[in-house]
Amino acid sequence: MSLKVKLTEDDICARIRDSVLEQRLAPGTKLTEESLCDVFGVSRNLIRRAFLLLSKDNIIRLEKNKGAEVASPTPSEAHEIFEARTIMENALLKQAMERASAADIKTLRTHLVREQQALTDGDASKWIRLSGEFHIVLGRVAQNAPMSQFLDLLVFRSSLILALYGNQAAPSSCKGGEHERLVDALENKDLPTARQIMAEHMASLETLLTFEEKDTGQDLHTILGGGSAA
Amino acid sequence: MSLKVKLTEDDICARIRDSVLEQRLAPGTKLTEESLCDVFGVSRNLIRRAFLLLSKDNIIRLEKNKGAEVASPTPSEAHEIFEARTIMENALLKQAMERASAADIKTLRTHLVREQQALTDGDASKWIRLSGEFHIVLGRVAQNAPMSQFLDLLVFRSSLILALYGNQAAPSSCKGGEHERLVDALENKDLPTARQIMAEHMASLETLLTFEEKDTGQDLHTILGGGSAA
DNA sequence: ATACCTTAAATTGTTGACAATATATGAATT
DNA sequence: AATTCATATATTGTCAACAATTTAAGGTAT
Repeated sequence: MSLKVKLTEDDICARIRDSVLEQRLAPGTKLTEESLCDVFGVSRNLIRRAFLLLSKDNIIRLEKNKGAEVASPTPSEAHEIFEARTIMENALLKQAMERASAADIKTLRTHLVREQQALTDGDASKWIRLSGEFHIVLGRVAQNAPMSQFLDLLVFRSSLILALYGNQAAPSSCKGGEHERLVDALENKDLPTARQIMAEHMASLETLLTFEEKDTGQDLHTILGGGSAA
Repeated sequence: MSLKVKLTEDDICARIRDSVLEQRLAPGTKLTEESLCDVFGVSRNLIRRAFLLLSKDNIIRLEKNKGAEVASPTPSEAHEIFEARTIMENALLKQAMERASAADIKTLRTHLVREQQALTDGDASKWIRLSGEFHIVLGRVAQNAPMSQFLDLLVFRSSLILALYGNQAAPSSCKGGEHERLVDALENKDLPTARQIMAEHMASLETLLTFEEKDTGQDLHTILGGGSAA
């Protein structure tokens, strides 16, 4: 398997973003061009272009002549991101409620099942990713591409924040079926309740931050390799 | 004058964005790499990187093997952008009101003066640019970088929409001192009034759209040259 | 004149070599 | 041992040539 499809900048960005979302790529990790060329089997040119795109989204930090590293949002940035996210999630929630079709609800329910499955399977990183993706999927329901894409960005950056400052207890915040109750409220067109749940959800996330750094050191192959190649 | 400063991707992006904001670069304009190399005196490499960044913001459209052209938002995209902008402007307005310092108000007042000056000078493109920049400056007051940067994007894309679908009457919409009344309301911490003005402002912008295309054809040197080089 | 095919030109995509900068290594000195 | 300096290595930045693709041009047949 693993046809020789030519990867694009966006493919590479997506892979790196996914690793961030799964919290397998820790903030601060140095990303050298050559190592990523090796991982993805592409030329430096492509990697450099992917870096440019990722740095624009503040997912990595590029410094001239110094190279790239996974971004480490400061506490101040973290605050801004959560503030923005709270506002965007609320705005999108309203639109989503007005526009959600039966198919949308079904998509969300399916996602919930996958989340639950990952949880019972004990697949931590998969659950973390699905947990973030839930908000991305929910955002799509609002049918406003600029806004939902902006939310995507905030969700990715939130993973970095959680990775940096989140307690071990953090995962439990979403476990309480908040996503499920959110979909219920959406289906019932109960905006006040939905807002309430979302507000608690966001607040609980932010209060879990401790703002003490921690670091890890891992191999890029195992972190990023996830796709088709062995 | 005109030291041989080395331009970066961001410099080039900024120049192109400014031309878009001034509506001197019309939607649909083909941008060949070589012509821009000529205009900015840089290598293709840099231009290609700048294109990548601009395409990510939907300011230009990149098609594989076909090159770049200034984006032409569809009516549907236009609607989404104005919807997003209305939401963002409102959200940022609230934050701005909570956080505006005396210095912020002064900055805004100074901007208003410059707008008025451009108007009396009959400098149309300058006024158009300042008119858009007002919203960018206002966004900054809210002190949330992700959100204000997102608003910037929407303002740039709005210029493209106005250039594509706006009537000649469009400029008159902002002339009625709406920006000034907005700053007044901001200073008085009168959120309802501010919201009201902003809502009218946004609505008037959108209703001016006719959704019939029009095009122009100009020389890239005169459009983009504006900076230090002759 | 229009449509169609073939060939030439222009434009974009990709690669590899080289230059510039930063980081690491190690010896000499205090 | 710690510091400083010089050297060597590694990493990033830049450029120019080449390949691939698209667009334009020219000619032929209908």
